[in-house]
Amino acid sequence: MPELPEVETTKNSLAPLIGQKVTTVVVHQSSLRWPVPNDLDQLQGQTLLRLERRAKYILAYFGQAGGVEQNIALLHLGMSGSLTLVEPERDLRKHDHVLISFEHIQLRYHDPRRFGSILWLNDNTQTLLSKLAPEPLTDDFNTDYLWQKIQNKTAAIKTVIMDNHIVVGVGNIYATEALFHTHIHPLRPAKSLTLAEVTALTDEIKRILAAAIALGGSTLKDYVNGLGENGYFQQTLDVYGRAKEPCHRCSTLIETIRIGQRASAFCPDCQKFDNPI
DNA sequence: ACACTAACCTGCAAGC
DNA sequence: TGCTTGCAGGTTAGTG
Repeated sequence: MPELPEVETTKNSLAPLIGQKVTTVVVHQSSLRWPVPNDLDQLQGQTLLRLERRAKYILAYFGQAGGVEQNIALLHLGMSGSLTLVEPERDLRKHDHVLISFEHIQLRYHDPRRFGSILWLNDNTQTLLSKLAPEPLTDDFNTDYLWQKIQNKTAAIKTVIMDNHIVVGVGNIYATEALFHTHIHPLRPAKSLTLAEVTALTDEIKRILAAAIALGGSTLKDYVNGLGENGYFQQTLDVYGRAKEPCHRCSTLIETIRIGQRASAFCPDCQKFDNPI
């Protein structure tokens, strides 16, 4: 599912909705990761004022045009979710769970696995945001910060950079790729990294996320942006999804192990555990 | 505080 | 051809 670049791309593609008024809200399936609020139809008559992204959440601010914000919707795409803009007459697909109609276009939340969520941002849900670590593309995420954070961590570095309490937005694809590009074995205890490696890894996480955003994210299976378009970054992936294929750098066959229930591809030659470069 | 697991759910591909 | 198994862009809650 979407990692930070895909969520950012989705958010950006929904910009045409800003300034438009909601006409109707229809919920076909309210059983997502958490129940969809039964008063989501409060949005009817409200205007979408602005969109933001925090980690993998999209925040949609609604209210009266030119007036005060009334409701903030917190959207998460989980593993298989997507948000698309379609003509209201378009045939429904299976798993089109929530339809938010605007005057000339409809926003559809589609999510086969239903790991995503639609919530109001309120006192009950704000802890989902308040617990989040810094954004990787801001200066708050830097070498000194990551160095401090990992000093007592024996867990695998891959697990650590995917931990929302350390840094947000880095999922399985980009964690896997960033470790390959920095020659770091994914199972290395986080605290075993040198300062030089932490510097390289911090820089690489920023570089790869920015590069993926520039290409509209990665479409592996069903990810599309709000306009139904694919991303292209998957064409540049070096190790993710390439088990048993030759390493692009040294031709050694890529291996896959499981770390924290997630497949972790790496090159056993470029990413040595015992003799880090 | 940290490390690790199970769980949420559907679809698809591989293996028998 | 079918049935079973395992795996998939995430995250939280619960265990020790």
